[in-house]
Amino acid sequence: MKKRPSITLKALAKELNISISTVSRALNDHPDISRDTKEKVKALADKHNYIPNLFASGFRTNRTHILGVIVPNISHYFTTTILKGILEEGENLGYRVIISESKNDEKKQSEMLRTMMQFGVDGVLLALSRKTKSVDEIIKVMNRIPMVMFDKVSGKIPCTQVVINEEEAAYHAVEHLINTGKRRIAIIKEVEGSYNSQKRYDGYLRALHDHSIPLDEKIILSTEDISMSKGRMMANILLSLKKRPDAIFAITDSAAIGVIKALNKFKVDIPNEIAVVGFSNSISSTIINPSLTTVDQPGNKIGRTAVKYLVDEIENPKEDLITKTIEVKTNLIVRDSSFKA
Amino acid sequence: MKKRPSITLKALAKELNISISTVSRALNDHPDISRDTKEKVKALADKHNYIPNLFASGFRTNRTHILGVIVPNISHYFTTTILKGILEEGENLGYRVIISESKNDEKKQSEMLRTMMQFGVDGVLLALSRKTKSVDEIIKVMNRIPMVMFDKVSGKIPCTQVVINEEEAAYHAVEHLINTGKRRIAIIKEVEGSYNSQKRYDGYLRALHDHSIPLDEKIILSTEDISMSKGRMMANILLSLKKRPDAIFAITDSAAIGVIKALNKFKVDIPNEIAVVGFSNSISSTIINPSLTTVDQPGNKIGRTAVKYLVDEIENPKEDLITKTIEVKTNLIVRDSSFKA
DNA sequence: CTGAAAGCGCTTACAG
DNA sequence: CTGAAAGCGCTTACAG
Repeated sequence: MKKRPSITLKALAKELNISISTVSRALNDHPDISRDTKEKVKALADKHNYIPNLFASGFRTNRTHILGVIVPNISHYFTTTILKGILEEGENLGYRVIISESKNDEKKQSEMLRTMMQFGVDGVLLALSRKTKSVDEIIKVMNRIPMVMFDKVSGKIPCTQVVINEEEAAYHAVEHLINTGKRRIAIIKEVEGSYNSQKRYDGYLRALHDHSIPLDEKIILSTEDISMSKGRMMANILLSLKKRPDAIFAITDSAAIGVIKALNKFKVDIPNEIAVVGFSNSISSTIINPSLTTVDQPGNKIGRTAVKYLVDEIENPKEDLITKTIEVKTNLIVRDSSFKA
Repeated sequence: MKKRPSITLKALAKELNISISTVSRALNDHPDISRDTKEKVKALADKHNYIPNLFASGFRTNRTHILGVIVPNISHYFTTTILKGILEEGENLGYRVIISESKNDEKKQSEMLRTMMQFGVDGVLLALSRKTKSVDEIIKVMNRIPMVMFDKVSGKIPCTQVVINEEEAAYHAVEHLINTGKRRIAIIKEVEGSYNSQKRYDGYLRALHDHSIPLDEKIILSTEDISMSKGRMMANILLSLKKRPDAIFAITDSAAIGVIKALNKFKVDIPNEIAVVGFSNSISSTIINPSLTTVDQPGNKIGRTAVKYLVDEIENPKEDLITKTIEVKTNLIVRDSSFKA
């Protein structure tokens, strides 16, 4: 089917024998226009199913009412909950959303940023691709257009950033293990300190320190591209130690699930011999047996918050850069992998 | 940060002391322009980091190079794989993608369709919301703009539809159970025949028929809003029968996982006593124990295919409606829930 | 309360 | 090979 042009202001004006200006004002409820005219115009617009061409008006006013979102991977459940929040709040505030996937590819990310600008988005929401080395390109974009970062952020970029309280969340998770009597708590983290991994590790360190538990490098494991299979591998390493840990904190659910699978295979009693805690509250955390204790991240709220700040910057522009970090609270969900009633 | 206007053709033209027309043509590699001029223009454009305003050109040419996508729920893993395919192929063909969620709400779906038109998308990709009663609104949109449906489709809408071979996939799944010696095969389906549920049920019926297995209404269960907890409930019903089934085919993975959880609870031997087969190859199907035999749906391919057909309709418009159904092949993934080596 | 006119940034038929 | 001009559909300062 061919694209058919919608009816225009001009056509409406002609049919009513009034000017285009008046029609435009009537539809926008301009106070100058008489009630009578407004009613007539609106009735006709309805009759013809008039749909304003937002690009014509956006083009005129330099506003498209489109927000651009770039995320590393659209398939991660946590990401989809953020996207839901973004879509909802965007809709509330009258914005549409263009979504792109950077696939953790820095070059792609830059290209997308560029294309977003081409499409004249009014603002950009960005979750950084893994291993983003250079933030120059991003800062260039930011100098032209409002931007808010979320989840995967970087201290090197001066803009509003919406994150969860990573460090505190990890702290609570580890403290929970300590409270159930665990003392030899292993951690599985990412080798190259991404913002998230680093913060969670910080929380781990602080929790141990506050409870006077000595560090043991042997049970601090790092891996690249943390995943279920890596979790499995790490668990095997931990099981082969002379002094096994009595708990394992994996900084992602997928790694934690790999750990549980490995422990199940070797018939390790979870949580009595070894407890397991993950991070994300992914769907799988309720599917695995035993169910996984994990940190619930309120993705929806993160998305909504990010949109609110972005739209505020769009609609109330300041000359200065705003550097502000908003921390959204998480919640530890205790399940069978760490505590059995 | 304020939105800053990009440099325009006019500015480039002024700096080079040539006309806007020439600059435009040079950048678009128009054959009329001399190599010399082209080089000069492009160099300057690069230097100023010129980004064409796609809305100005799109507005001019009545093309925005934006595709609109509407899906019931962005969080379903299968949906995200389709979206990935859509984003990838869209990008390949030079289109951006606006995504909306209908949340299975028919009214919302109509609104979104309208807003998409307002934003001047060049075409729409639609997965129907559950229980869409009236297709009038959709057909209205379709008369103005190219549209392709995918996954959740309806025979009542005359447009290109990209689906999986639902009926055949279900047929193979059930046949697999028969081949492993099962004879009393239960099915858990949706009560109100959505397109997908109906087709899968048809496959089930045909497989039983082809292998001369009599139908038994007692083990044909229907439920509304099929889900994990519904799967559990249905399994409990099946377990309470005097003549238990020896296999259960659930038309979604989530229901199948509910079934496995229920069977595990009652220590039923899977697959020897009762085998289980699902549909979707969701991530959870490898997390659950025993791992779930299921139908892999190539979401990426569905997404790419839908985009290809849509863009073809956009770029080579026909006056007539095209009604064509493309069936993408699925693949049965045999795991421990139906067959142990 | 209403209208005529300029202009947003681009493309393109027409003219030379 | 290049330019002047019209026009895409809308908004809005200006004039009345």
